[in-house]
Amino acid sequence: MSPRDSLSRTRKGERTKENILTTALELFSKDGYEETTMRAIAESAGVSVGSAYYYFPSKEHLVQAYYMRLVKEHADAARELLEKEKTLRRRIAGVLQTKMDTLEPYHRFSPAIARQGIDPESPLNPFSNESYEARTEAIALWEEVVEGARERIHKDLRKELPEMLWLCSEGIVLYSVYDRTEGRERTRQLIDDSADLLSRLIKMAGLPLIGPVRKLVLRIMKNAAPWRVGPQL
Amino acid sequence: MSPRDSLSRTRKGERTKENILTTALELFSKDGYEETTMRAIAESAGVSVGSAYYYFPSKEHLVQAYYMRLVKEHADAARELLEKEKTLRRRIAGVLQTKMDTLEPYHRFSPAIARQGIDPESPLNPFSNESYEARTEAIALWEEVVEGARERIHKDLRKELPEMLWLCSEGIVLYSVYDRTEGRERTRQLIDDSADLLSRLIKMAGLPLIGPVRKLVLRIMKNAAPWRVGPQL
DNA sequence: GTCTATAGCCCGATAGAC
DNA sequence: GTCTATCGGGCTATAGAC
Repeated sequence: MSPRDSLSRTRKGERTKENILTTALELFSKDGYEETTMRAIAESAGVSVGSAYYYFPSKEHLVQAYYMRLVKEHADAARELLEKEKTLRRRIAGVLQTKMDTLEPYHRFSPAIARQGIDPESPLNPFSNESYEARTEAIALWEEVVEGARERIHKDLRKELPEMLWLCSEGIVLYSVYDRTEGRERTRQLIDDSADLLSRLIKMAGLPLIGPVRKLVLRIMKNAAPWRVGPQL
Repeated sequence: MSPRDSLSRTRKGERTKENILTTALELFSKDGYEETTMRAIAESAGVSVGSAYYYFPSKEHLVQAYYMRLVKEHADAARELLEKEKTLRRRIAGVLQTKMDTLEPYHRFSPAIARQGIDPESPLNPFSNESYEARTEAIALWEEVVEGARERIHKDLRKELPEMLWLCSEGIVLYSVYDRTEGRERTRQLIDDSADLLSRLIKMAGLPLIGPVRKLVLRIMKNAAPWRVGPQL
């Protein structure tokens, strides 16, 4: 078999895989996750059930593939925004708002994603070993948020801040799952208020009276962060 | 049919139901939730599959019944503790530690509970309409925590504080699902540190410079609390 | 009217032929 | 790499026992 043949085989496989994923996402957002059967996905995509399972070992893997796609999409959108905004408050709010933009088209089945993400054994869990790469990239993004901000930040805090902001962002994403308002309006309000609050707190962290509280917060972060404590958690 | 007959019938039904639930919980914690089949539960309990489904409309309902049992158990244990402790810090920590005690025996399948609890449609979701009663009772418990504490608390904050503490407690319970340390040691550490931090912040909320931040926090709480905003969220 | 048993549907997942 | 056939398990319909 010539290299060219094997290449076009691979290409064909990728197209088939892409086709199955796209079809699945359409059906998920049209009918919901539970309601969409693997048989329906396969039929709609014009392949057999066996083929669908050849590319995606389980129905959950379809959701995972979609999620990984989103992480990259969001990083691009967020970095574009960070070029323009320089205040901490606007940078925090902006990154979170672009996250909402990215998630919006598939809000219909976000509960299915959340259900998987909450399971400690699932690769979709934001704290899992399998998510290491996605998590690192996401935290790096928050590092840029902090680095590029014009505000002065207390140096002890500066080191931990990206992970703390990432954790907050995970919380807000979780909140948005429950948000049934048009265009995630309520979550967007929460984002603006939270960015206001967070930027104030970060600036306050340098004040002399705040020392003990700051130390305590950093201590909690250090002891409790599950994604750093290794296999036992 | 005499009333006595119908009473003993009902009794028998209750015993059967209890028997099925107990058997299910044993199997869940021995083999895990996913691994335990309804057929196995029915066989172990000495009833038919149909009978099991007569008492529990779905496998998830078994988990729900167990959860409701825990809520009551915890309220009793917590109130006993509140008799003894009078400082805010110890009251917060104590209520959370008793919560851990209550959850401990079934930690093995807590991920299965979390998966259901995270789903906006599930009655187990802490913010759902079906959870209204359990939620109200849980918030009432936190109200006792605040009321019975010897510390002075700023009056604007005092009104919102029980719900805020309840929300924090939900977060800590979620954290404990991921905690694989012996006896939830890491979560218990987090609880002690969090109680320290929270009691400090609550006391600080009265300081003059903190005014704008306090107002902002209360605003966020008011706008974002999903369990109060009615059917649209 | 309260409870139990059986047979079988549906769908996620797998085995194995080609 | 794709297919068909089949399995396992959650769940249901329904017929009856008491």
